[in-house]
Amino acid sequence: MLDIKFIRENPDVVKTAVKNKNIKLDVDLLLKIDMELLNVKNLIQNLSEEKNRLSLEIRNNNEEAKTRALEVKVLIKENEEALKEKEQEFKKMMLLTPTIPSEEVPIGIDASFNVVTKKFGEIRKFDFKPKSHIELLDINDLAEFNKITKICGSRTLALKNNLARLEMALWQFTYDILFEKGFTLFNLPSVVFEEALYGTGHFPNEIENTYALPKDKQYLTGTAEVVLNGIHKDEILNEDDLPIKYAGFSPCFRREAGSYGKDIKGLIRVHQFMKVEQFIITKNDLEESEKMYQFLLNNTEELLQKLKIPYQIIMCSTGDMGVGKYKMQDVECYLPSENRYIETHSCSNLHEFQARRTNIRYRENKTNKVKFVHTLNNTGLATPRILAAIIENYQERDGKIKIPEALRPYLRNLEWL
RNA sequence: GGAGAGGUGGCAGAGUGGUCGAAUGCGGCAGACUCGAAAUCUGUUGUUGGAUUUACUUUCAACCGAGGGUUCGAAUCCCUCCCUCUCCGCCA
Repeated sequence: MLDIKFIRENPDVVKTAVKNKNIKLDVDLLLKIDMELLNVKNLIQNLSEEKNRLSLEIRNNNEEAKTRALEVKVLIKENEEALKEKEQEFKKMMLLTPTIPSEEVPIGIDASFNVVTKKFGEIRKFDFKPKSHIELLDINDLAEFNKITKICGSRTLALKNNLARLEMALWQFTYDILFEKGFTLFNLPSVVFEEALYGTGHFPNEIENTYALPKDKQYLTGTAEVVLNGIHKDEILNEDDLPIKYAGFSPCFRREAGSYGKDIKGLIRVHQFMKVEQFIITKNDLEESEKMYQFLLNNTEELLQKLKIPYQIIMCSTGDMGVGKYKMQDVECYLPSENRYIETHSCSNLHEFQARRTNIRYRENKTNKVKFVHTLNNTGLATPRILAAIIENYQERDGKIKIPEALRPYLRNLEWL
């Protein structure tokens, strides 16, 4: 969501962003409605002024004023009805207004325009044909698929035995690192009101991908970002308290609508998973928020480097990065069995987008003015997806799986899964 | 699930139909005193939108959980929803 004033003054910039991000939004129509809205608002304000004046006179038993007041009342009501209609239309369109992407972002309508910006870690040369993580899970009795699917539906699974322990170890490992980096840790709920999802920008676009609890008018979140972003809703923060660094651990739910046939088996794409999300609230300052962005990205790299998993970083193109994003980079881990990289992390700077929707502001010390904060987020770690990369990269010829050294302290120095 | 109480400015807390955007206290900010600090004293202290202006300058409107209603006029009365608290019941 953008500032309407910015849209009025820079319609062409907005139109370009709309086009590059492949968004269905008629900017000219939005501006037309904006004008109409202003007119109605002015009219109502004038009537309200009159109403207030008349009320004072009525206290002095002015009968004429009372007659006029009744007329004004009707006029206000009529105009308010017109206002409400236009406002709804306006809000709907405003929710679709995109953040203007950074100049670093490649322009293109889909993922095919993404660019690899970094590769790290040596890809292991196997002297045997690496097995898929699905095979390895089976050999080592580390997961249950079919029996669980019968009970819970497609794209569900259970981690078993030492893999279940490894998952827990990963959480400890991730939390330790983020805590040392100054993050406030939250173990969070995943049930929210729709308001929170509009706040992050997941709604309206992601409604189809979100589990609903209609009886309670609530939804299951697909990321802890939703709750973390909502924590400071409607607040005016002190500049001195920024940046705020939150790490949230929560179950995540995604319907994966429209992804039929994609990564059906295994640990890659499931309906319910666990994730630690990094979330930062910072000043409305390009330099500062870029600094925080690099911080978030570095944290992820550090984690993966400690786990010794080869990865690459992708700069997402305009069409692949979502309405609200200024800049987004995915971190992808190497999967030996398929000789490809799979997305395990996604780092985003949303500028004011979420702050506007959620009304999170701060008072700037220098000017004493109230400004919208910038919000940023990046995956800390998500399972089971990352487990696929760990298992495959750490496999041996006989199908045994080594445990990354960084995790062993959390597993009583266990060496093999 | 049943019964009751309540949601007001950064916080605490008054206000139950008419200059109430809201008393008071705390906190914050500025100043005085001080070598400096504390204490004390003085002043100041919400957001959003419109118009106006050299200037947050002046002015108007809106906002007291959210949305509706009654009234010339609502923080105050009525309805719905959300949230919080207390007691009872149930329960991981």
